[in-house]
Amino acid sequence: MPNMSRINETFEMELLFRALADRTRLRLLSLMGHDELCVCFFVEILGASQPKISRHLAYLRRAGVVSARREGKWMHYRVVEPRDPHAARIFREVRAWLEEDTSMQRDRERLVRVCCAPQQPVQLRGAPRPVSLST
Amino acid sequence: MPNMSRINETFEMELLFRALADRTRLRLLSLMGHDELCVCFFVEILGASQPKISRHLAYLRRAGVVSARREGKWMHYRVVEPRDPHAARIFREVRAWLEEDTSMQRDRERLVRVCCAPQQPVQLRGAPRPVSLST
DNA sequence: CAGTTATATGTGCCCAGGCGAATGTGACAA
DNA sequence: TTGTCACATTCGCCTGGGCACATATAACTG
Repeated sequence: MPNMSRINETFEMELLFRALADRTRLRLLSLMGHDELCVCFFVEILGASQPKISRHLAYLRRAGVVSARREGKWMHYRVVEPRDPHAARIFREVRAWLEEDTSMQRDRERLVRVCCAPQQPVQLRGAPRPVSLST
Repeated sequence: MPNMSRINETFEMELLFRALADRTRLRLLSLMGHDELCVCFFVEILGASQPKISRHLAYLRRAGVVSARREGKWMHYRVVEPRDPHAARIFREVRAWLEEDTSMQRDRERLVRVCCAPQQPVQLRGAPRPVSLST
């Protein structure tokens, strides 16, 4: 996200809430948790098409809520806390809410199951596992 | 807002964030503050058309963040805190953010100026002033 | 180099929802 | 009853953004 320090505050609010106003994007944020995650996992866990996942990740990136890092063929996404203190508090509260939501919990359980399974599904062979689950 | 206690939690999140994802609606919430306000004041302060204001108020009402009360010809709107504790915390944080936003402050200053003026603008003659400003 | 893999982006379709303009409705007044 | 006032709703138009499907691109592999 390019410099938005001098964009209207109100606009930043709108931008944040628009980013949060979609179920798929909330699920993505919930899966990222406090750890970066590779795109192929989102696709696997949400059971959605890869273009759909990519587009929502791009949306989150434009909104400044997420950052991306390339590692070879793989792209890793992670949550970025807003610099504005109010936005940051709201954001933390949202993440806490997501952690309590049962449907979000199911997503995360499936992520753990997939990552810790003795052998990955075909689509995930060789994919870099999230750090917090790579025991 | 009718009973939504048994609607999916995630859906409630989406609903809340959609309601907050519009500048006009944020301005309306900011103007209400902790006090109910009559529609004609919104129209006067925001300088927008009356149908536009009404439509956004209806949207906020459908989203359950605002309630309406009729008093003769006048409709009063007030903010309603969400019952969900997470939603409520987010909502309080949003309102704190709005209080600090300079463009929102300008709106509120204009509201005070209009309400305390020796004589109201033509459109507001006889309109019930907000309680907190009716000295 | 070509081929494969992982991801991003373009295209077309469709719907929510923004807007202004016009019209409907409920409450009061004469 | 008719009028007026305060507000709500409808209509038509247009854009943002959701989706599926197809295609482009970047990085590795032989």
